[in-house]
Amino acid sequence: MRVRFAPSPTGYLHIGGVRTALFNWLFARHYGGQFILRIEDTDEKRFVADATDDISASLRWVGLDWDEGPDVGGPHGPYVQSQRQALGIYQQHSEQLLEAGWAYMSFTSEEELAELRAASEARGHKAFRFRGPERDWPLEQQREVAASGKPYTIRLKLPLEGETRFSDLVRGGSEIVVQHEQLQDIVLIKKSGMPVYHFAHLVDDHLMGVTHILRAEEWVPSTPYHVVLYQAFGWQVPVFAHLPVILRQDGKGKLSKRKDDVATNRFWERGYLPEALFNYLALQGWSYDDKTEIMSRDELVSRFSIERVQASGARWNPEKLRDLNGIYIRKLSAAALAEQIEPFMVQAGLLSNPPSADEQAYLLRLVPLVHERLEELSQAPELLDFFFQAVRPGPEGYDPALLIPKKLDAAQTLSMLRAAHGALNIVEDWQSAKLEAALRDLSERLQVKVGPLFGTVRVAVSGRSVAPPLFDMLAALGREQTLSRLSLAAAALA
RNA sequence: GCCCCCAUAGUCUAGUGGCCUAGGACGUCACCCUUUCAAGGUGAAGAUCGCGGGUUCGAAUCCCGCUGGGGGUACCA
Repeated sequence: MRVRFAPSPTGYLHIGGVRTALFNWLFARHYGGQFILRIEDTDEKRFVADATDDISASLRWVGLDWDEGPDVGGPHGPYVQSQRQALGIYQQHSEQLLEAGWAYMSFTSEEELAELRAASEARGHKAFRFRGPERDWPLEQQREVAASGKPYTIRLKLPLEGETRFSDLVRGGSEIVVQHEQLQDIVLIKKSGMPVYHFAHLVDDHLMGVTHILRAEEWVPSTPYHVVLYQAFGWQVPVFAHLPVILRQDGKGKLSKRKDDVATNRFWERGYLPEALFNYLALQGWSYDDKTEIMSRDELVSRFSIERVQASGARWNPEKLRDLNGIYIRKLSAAALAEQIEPFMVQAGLLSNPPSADEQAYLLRLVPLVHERLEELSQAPELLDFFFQAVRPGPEGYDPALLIPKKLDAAQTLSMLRAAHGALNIVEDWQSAKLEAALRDLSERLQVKVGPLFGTVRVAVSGRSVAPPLFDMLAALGREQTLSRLSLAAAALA
């Protein structure tokens, strides 16, 4: 079994493209087939030079590899269509169709076509199905006009009558039937000589021995053309499986580059783990059973089956992705998480670039404090910044009013802070359990509940009311910083 | 407009004629744990299985129609 992912380098790789690639990859790995990457750069107008690199890098980041492709080579290369075009592959095959009477040279220009289309619409016919007059000319006549220098395209000579049918693995094998009167003579070769998708992908799929075509649902309407073309060549029609589109969050249309944050290369900087994205994407349009959701790459490979792919579209659900990402973050070891977080800390200016060994050690020490509070790696700096920056009450810092617990006043808070300073100051062994004992003891002596006391200390030390567990925090912060921050807080209330 | 596809809670889904008083997850809410926030645990609300007809002893599951949603309609992919 051989499958492929064939993106066109018109920009960064869309997350929906990754899902398509992922299903192809899972299919190939599950059945022990080959997964091919092929670059379809036949659109000269939309070509983006570094898009191919982005596609490769994005796929690799998510954890996909390919058996044959532009950078790894293979027996059916080259794997870039512009290079195949230079070899004359498409020209040779279109010639074959021309000779066999399955295609013809069309001399109708784009301008004329636009006029015809407009006129058709003006007459109330919204469906414009073009069939060039040359479809009935002898091939020699077509060649003569072409020889005169008139630009032309090569179009499929679609049978006027009849219908074309094909089945789809995702849609339970029931046949999709399309009447030929609904179809038109599509362009196969542009006037530039470059093939169009419908032609190029098909020739390549055949030449590369692709057996199964897993692609997005938006290709269903053009599949009849492809089937006709396979028949015209006398080639075996591959098995089709059209994957459901990923819909926008509001359900209005498919994910779009313009309206949604779908650049694969941005998920890293947004704090997502590739394993989480991989797992999430596998669940967009596919499921294993009624319970299992968290699955490793290996588990996904062994469990994947095309029969369980959903036919209906799946909405993009960022909250679910976040949840999954949190689960995968919690699976990381402290050291691994520290390593993942480091770039974000550097980026935020909390660590030097590159970080010193001391900084790295300190970060590793802090990681357990935020480990299970992280849903995105990018949240780390905001959760940890006060360990690296001065914390003070006032205009440049936190609001001193935060220090005062409910039902208490400034004077009471002040004495609490002073007492806390005193109690902590005499702790000899600066570690979490000892610090906790000291403050619990203080709460009893002061006849103050633990909540307000700890809360005030938390604000004094972190500048916020929501923070990691207090005593681990104090222990990591150190005696000097803790005591000075308590003094600063007390001064603000004095 | 025309063609094609799809249709279970707000979302992702399980379910392929009786195990369904429709299961799981995200999200929401409550409680427990608890120094805050998380995590974890327990529980709740939330679906007349889009609607209407059939077929059948029996339908979320099969058939038809309708409605709704999505996709396509380029010398783009």
